[in-house]
Amino acid sequence: MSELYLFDTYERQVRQFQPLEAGKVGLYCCGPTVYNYAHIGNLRTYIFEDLLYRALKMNGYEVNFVMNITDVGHLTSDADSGEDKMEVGSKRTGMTAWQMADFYTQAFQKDLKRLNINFPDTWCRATDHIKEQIEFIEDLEKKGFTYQTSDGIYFDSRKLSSYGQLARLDIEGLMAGARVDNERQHVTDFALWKFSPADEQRQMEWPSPWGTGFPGWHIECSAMSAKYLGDYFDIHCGGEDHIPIHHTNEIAQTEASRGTRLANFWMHGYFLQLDNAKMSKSAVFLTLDRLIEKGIDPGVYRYFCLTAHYRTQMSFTWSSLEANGVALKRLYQAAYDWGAPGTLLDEYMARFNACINDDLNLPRALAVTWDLIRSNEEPSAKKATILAFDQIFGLDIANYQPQVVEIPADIQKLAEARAVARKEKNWPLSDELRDTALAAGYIIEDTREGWQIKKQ
RNA sequence: GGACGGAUAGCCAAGCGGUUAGGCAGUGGACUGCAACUCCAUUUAGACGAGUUCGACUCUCGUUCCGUCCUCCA
Repeated sequence: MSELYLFDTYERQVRQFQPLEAGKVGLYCCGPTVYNYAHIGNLRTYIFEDLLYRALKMNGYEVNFVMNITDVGHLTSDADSGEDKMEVGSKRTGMTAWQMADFYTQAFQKDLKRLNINFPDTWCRATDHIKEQIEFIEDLEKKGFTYQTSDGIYFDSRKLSSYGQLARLDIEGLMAGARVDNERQHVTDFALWKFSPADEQRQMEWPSPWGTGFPGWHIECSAMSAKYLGDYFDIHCGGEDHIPIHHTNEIAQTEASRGTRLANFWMHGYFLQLDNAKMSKSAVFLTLDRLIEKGIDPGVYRYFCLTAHYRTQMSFTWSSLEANGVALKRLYQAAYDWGAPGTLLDEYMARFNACINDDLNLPRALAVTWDLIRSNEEPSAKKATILAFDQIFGLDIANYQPQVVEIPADIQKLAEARAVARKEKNWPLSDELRDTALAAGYIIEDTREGWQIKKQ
């Protein structure tokens, strides 16, 4: 087995992965803010994280996988102004913020299941960890990294010389165009705790040493990852949009409080683009449900994501999705036709592992797979090998069954009549019968053994 | 306006300083009464302009465009 190499955003290079503790990996992935359905762009990131999880397992690591659910405190603007997304979503849906969080958490988990994405070992909700977050802020306060304004407790980013290293932020550049809005002292300062408005009862608020309110968005990840994985763990993942703000601030908090940069590796999934724009800003908000309504199997979307490297922005088009649906169907059918699995093909396994361990190069791994499909190896060996590949792909190749269609009696009769016509070499009648069946939605095909009927 | 990334054939999308990525579509062929399915083969690249090099899709610089984040204006 080749060594595992992964791209680390912090170092901006591919590095050999070495666990902090032999044989074990602590993995933290930023989960959803549950105020709406996940769109397929969000889901691409979770597929990437699942591939990483599977690759770590393939390399023999015991993985402790933690994912948070942000159910409070994520403002509509990342500049720590604007309304809480949860409160906004609550007004939109008519549910309470608590009901809505539960509703969208379940919708999210259903999407993960349908995409064959492994669940984390630990789910952690921000609202279940208010105490930990308050303690974290208290520690930052004690160490002199906070200041208070009329609307909350803020992190003083100037106290940290390394601030912004992850994103290679140019602080001077940011300052040049900085908006002096509230009492925030510096562009890169951010809220740790926000006070409830004096004239308003929020649905989600808690007492704290500084007054009633709710935690800032970034503190939950520092506090909860520390609780479940420790102050310095192996890998932290999220979407590329988290690099400049969210992850930068998580690192700042943890460096200030614990003196570590939180994670050894920082990995980011890149956006799915729709019409050359980030999906969430597009007029079209595509969910997995929408794909299913259009007759597209969730597995097709998963396969579609495998065709691009996780670190490149990928263009979504219906035609490319459908093209990959055709490819996946051929892959499934080929594997199905190979029958029972036999012995692994070492050469293909080695090539496959090399692709996966080269920073999760799934497109290359698929190329190896198509080599395997077109090769002249023993079917049983090919089957065993592709099933091993599927430990990473997660396409559930083992359970694929060709679609069994109920053939109506009249269609059966058409096919039988056509067989007779063909025997008599009555081609016009034969073609007419086939066309009639086609008009009813059934395709009659000739095989060596006779005819077979497929649904259109 | 700033920082950070990107630009590959009809579409999606990889690796690589010289030697086939892959998939889908298309084209040619085998099979078929004709098709379909399947199989075999195969055309079309590297945003633009310079530079480095024996050789650049790959490295450097500039330009244009796209994305993310920040900001400004409206």
